[in-house]
Amino acid sequence: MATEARFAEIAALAGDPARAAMLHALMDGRALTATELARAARVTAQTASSHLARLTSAGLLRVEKQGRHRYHCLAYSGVAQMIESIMRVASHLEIQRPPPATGPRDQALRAARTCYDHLAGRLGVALMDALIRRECVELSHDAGLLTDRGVALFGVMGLDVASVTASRGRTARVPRVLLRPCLDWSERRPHLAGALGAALCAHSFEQGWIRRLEDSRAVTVTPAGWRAFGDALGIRPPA
Amino acid sequence: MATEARFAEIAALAGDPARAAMLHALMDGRALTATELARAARVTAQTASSHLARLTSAGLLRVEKQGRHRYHCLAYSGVAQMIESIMRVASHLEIQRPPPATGPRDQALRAARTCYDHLAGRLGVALMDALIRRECVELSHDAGLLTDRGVALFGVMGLDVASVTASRGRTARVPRVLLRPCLDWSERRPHLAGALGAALCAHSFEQGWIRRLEDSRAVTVTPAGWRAFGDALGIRPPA
DNA sequence: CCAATGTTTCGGCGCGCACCGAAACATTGG
DNA sequence: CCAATGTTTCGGTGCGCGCCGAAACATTGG
Repeated sequence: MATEARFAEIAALAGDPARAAMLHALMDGRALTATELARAARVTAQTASSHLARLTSAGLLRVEKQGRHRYHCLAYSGVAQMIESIMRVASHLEIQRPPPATGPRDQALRAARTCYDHLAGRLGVALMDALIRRECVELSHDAGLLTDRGVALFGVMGLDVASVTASRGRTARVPRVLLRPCLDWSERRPHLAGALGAALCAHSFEQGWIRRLEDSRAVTVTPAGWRAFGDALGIRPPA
Repeated sequence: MATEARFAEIAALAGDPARAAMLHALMDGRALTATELARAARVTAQTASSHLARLTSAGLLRVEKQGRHRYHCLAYSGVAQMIESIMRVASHLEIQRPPPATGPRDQALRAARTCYDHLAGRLGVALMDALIRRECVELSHDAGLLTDRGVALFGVMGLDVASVTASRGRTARVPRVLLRPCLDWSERRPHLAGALGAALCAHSFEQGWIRRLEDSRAVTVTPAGWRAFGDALGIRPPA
């Protein structure tokens, strides 16, 4: 059975510490250069190059050459979902509490970050909690739906759910299946993923509600962002 | 960051061909003995024992000793979902058509099989197709919901959706989020997974609609099964 | 055209581990 | 208690591959 061999090949690729660090670094959905990825994985450029070549030829990464740089990113969302699912198993029942909080960099990541194309960390979980409390979304263990109240609320926030739906060629009707829960590795609770999660994240960047920190998946919420999240969902900045 | 090391550890465990074969064999949700798994992985019992010890201590497998046998199974559904997601990447865009069809064993697997706790293969995909065509379920790329028509139809089939819901502590209200799509590796199209998928699979076994083949994840549909699937969903046996 | 920078190729070292044979250990049935 | 069967432990071999230094190749700016 050839699929089994391919399975082992893919998993083995993700199973090397250096490559795992690279994949992890690419989980924010951005494209990074070989040198940046080498630094993330703490290996030399040569070693990184070899790893990247293997990851690319296996179809896990996509590369775009631009001048003397080569930008690498995850080939498609399925790869990100695979990484998520492995991460979920990896962080399952680690008996460490409270999390060690290793420096300001890690603190920022735990507060708010991107997870491929959507928001995670305390911010992401808070958004999900607020959406559920207000009956805007309904959640099960591995799926979720958006209620008509949710459609209205996102409209107030300036996010047209119909346009998210439209790209998937469907007529407007509620409730809609546009989301899925994604277990947050730092909070151990679900945050908002799927088409709606991606749309909310993109919209938040566009509106200037959140901004990326340098060289990190971490994001900060701007004053305008706290206003928006506060008005719509009652989310306040931490004391 | 300790989670990254754990990530690599988990992925590396899945990345060995022998261990991958074992995990694959356990994807039908049953518990298998060390010897059976050794045979599935085509290694000696000693080698298998070592692999199983590592998989177990890493928390991927759970073992139950019963006499001189030791039954191994996936530790929890998260592991199965991880395996699924890797399999999905592994079988993504393989340019082989039509699939080689290596022997009757493989044929049976492609026709109908269990995928951890739900149904897959041509049967699984046909069920999903029929449910969508009859507007019993609504599907997006990574989530799905059950409509009120769906609740009624499952009722006709003798499956009380409320009881599936009840175990998750929710009041009856439709539509419900009880399902998720799971991309079938042999058909490359989604079949029914999630709580509802598991319930339908279990119900089908109980009613004698399907039966497991010896030593395989493959299942066959009984005459009573074809009647039930035909009456409720218009699914006919292949010519 | 040349120096600077980013990236890949080549060659060689060394560790880790998958594998098996042999033997010990565990459990059951007679 | 003994033989049969299932499983694990131990010891040793060999291959794969992750790693880096050095050098080649590619691209840009001056």
